Amino acid sequence: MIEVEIRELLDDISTKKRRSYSEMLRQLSLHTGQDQLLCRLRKEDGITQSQLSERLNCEPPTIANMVKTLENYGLIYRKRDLLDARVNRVFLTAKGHDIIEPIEQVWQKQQDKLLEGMSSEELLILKRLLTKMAGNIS
Amino acid sequence: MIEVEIRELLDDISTKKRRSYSEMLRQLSLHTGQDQLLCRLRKEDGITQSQLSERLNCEPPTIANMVKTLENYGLIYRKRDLLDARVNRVFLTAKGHDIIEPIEQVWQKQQDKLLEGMSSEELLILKRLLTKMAGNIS
DNA sequence: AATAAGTGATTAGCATGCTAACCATATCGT
DNA sequence: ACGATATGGTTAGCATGCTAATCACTTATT
Repeated sequence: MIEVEIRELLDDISTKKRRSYSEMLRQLSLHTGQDQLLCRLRKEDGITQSQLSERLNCEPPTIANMVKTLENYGLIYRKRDLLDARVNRVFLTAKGHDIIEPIEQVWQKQQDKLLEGMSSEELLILKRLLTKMAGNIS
Repeated sequence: MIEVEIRELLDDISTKKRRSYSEMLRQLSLHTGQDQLLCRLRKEDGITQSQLSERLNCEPPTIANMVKTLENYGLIYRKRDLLDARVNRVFLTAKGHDIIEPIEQVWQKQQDKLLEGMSSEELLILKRLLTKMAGNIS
């Protein structure tokens, strides 16, 4: 069954991608997932934790833990919102800003490797099919 | 850049797939990854831990922990190899066998959802492109 | 035969990621 | 104005998954 093969391929790609990412990120002293949070912050600095939770597709406690860890690393800092004392707003530190570019290089390297040898036509088809899958699973 | 979009789509699919799996597996009182180990065991009962580590693409300590947990759940058991007293051979218990089918139903459901609305031609192309990617990343 | 090198598995420690339960603050309804 | 409800975060506890260091047993080497 071709469907089974596709599922297995996707599983395979997911795990290999994760392993490969984590190996590269380790050289930046980061764990997988932290890169996503940091780069999201570069786009939306000062975002709240619950917004981060939506953006990164993970639960509030996960964000709370990650944010605490990254704060200890000195890559981000938190500030209580002035209007609503419940919310934490999260910001990149200077050190946090400095690590964004290396992260994006990792992403670039990864995606170059992954898509090596694909024609622009194949890329278009791939994008269309992946978009469909992403929509199906939502 | 289309390459960036494809990488983002893949990330998106990976996380959503993982979340969706874990939700379904929770109803079987399993965590993600455990399903892979159990079904691998159904195919190769009595396999060693280091072999499991290769098959599942994860490190020996990870397997050691998973195996310990699943043994506590009563789904698998270990037996020391007679010829080589270092190796553990891992087997499914009756309870372990019983959970295979529900797991495979979860996989089936997931893959049906993921590939919904795709023509057999699209499936063929998708398989080809994913195979290429899987090869690239290895 | 005794020691060195190699291999299978484990332990400790860290981080993501989850659920369930909880705390703190805001807002709504009466 | 006050009690109920909703919302943003946190804590505790579990599991996967990793590395580094270690233990246990085998196999080579001398």
